Amino acid sequence: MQKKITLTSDSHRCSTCMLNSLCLPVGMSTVDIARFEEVVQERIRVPKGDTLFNTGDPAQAIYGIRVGSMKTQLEDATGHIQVTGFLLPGEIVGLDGFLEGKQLSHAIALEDTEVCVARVNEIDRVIAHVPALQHQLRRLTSQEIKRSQQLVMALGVLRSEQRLAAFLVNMSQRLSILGYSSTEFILRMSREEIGSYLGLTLETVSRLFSRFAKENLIRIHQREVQLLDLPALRELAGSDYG
Amino acid sequence: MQKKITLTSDSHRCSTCMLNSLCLPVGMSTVDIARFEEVVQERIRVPKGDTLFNTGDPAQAIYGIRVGSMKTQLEDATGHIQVTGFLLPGEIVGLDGFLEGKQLSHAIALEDTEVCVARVNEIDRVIAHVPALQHQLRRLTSQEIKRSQQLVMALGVLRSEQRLAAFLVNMSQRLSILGYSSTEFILRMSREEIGSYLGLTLETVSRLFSRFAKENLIRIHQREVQLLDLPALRELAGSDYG
DNA sequence: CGATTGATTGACTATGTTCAAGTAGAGTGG
DNA sequence: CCACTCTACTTGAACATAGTCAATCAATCG
Repeated sequence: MQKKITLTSDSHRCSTCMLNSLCLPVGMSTVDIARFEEVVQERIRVPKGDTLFNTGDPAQAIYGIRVGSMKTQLEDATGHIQVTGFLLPGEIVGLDGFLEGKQLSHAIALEDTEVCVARVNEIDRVIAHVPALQHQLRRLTSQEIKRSQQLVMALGVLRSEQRLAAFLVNMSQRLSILGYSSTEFILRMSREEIGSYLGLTLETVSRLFSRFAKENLIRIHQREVQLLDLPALRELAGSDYG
Repeated sequence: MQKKITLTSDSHRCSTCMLNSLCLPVGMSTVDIARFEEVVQERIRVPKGDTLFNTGDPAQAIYGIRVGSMKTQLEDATGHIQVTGFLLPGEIVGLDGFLEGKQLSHAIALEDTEVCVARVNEIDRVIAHVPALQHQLRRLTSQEIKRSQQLVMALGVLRSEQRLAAFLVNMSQRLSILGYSSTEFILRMSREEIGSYLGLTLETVSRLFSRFAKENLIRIHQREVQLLDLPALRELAGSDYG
């Protein structure tokens, strides 16, 4: 589960990456991106099911997902697992540990995944010359806090059906930003993982999917979802959370 | 609810404050504290029930609680409220908004409270000269993320009794750091606020308190609590979360 | 001292969990 | 290519937990 394949070939650069308008370089000038590129000197392939890092690992880098998807999760003393997020291409993993140098969560690949590595000491080296990077890191960290707070809100005040609707709406929105369909996509995570994320059992998730389907809100077959009534789902979720 | 009384008298300084070993200056040298003191040029009195700031307010400062206590809460579009934390003297409010300049949550005084104001632009001015401050802010922000993740964990995987036990153990631990009794204290928040924090109704909180009392884990009368069996409470909470 | 707010307790209900059985797909080896 | 296996998912029935509604009580504040 620790198998990571490091690719030091730097044939791919941020400046030519399709995701550069979504990933860490978002909003940076061409010059800044060129400077930032020096920071990203390697990529790592993480096969499906493998961990990129575990809680307590020294946080030497933050990772931008290039292809694939990951989950982050917490584990308590009694072994209970709480999934805290699902990460898509262009999104950054490892931000929660970055500030103090120790990873707070586990990061595990949901499918064969490739991440770009931005080492902390490299970041520190160029950050003085690239103010946009400083700004970017602040923004992303803030977003990370916001994301966590939204999850607290969902777990604290929403009923199960609302949580699942919020989850679907959120996935839809993020996938559409990536250029994928906002109404038809494949879930890369299991019912159990969705349940863990939403504080529900896998059975409840499964039942809710079936019920949504019966109510013509969605069509679902295994991990293929089709959102038939996005407005209704939004309404259910409470219009935030998405 | 917006009444804030600003005290510009600087008769009280961090260097002579009893909380300086717990508050923002924690771990700073005498010299650094002296430099940092310049940042804190005012204090604000927030009467019980008043807000220090609301979601969306420009985050011009972070606030260290001098006396009293506060709660932070989120509110969604439908008016649902989720309490995200209870803050005690020496703890910092406003960190979640600090990174992006907009407050993410509301901060409301649970009792008559006084906070020290560290303005963001003042912080930016001295931060280059006080490396310990930079480090401190990172540490505190990281702690804020950790706190939020712990709440997610509690809401996601713990049963109601475990959540309440975790809450009591956590309060106990933080109060003992402040030099108060770890086994006898007064809750500054209502049953409803505890419920909102833990994702429960006020009735459930009340019933659980009664049950804990019947099981001789605690003694409780209104807001006065006495923890009779801290180890058992820890055990219930699952030994983390405290 | 009455009024108001906060807390407790009870009865009933709903929501989601648990346990269990069964099904469908994906991958594997003969 | 087909049977076999494993895993993920679905569905049902019984149960438990926590929520809702309502009445009562206690404490605090004008």
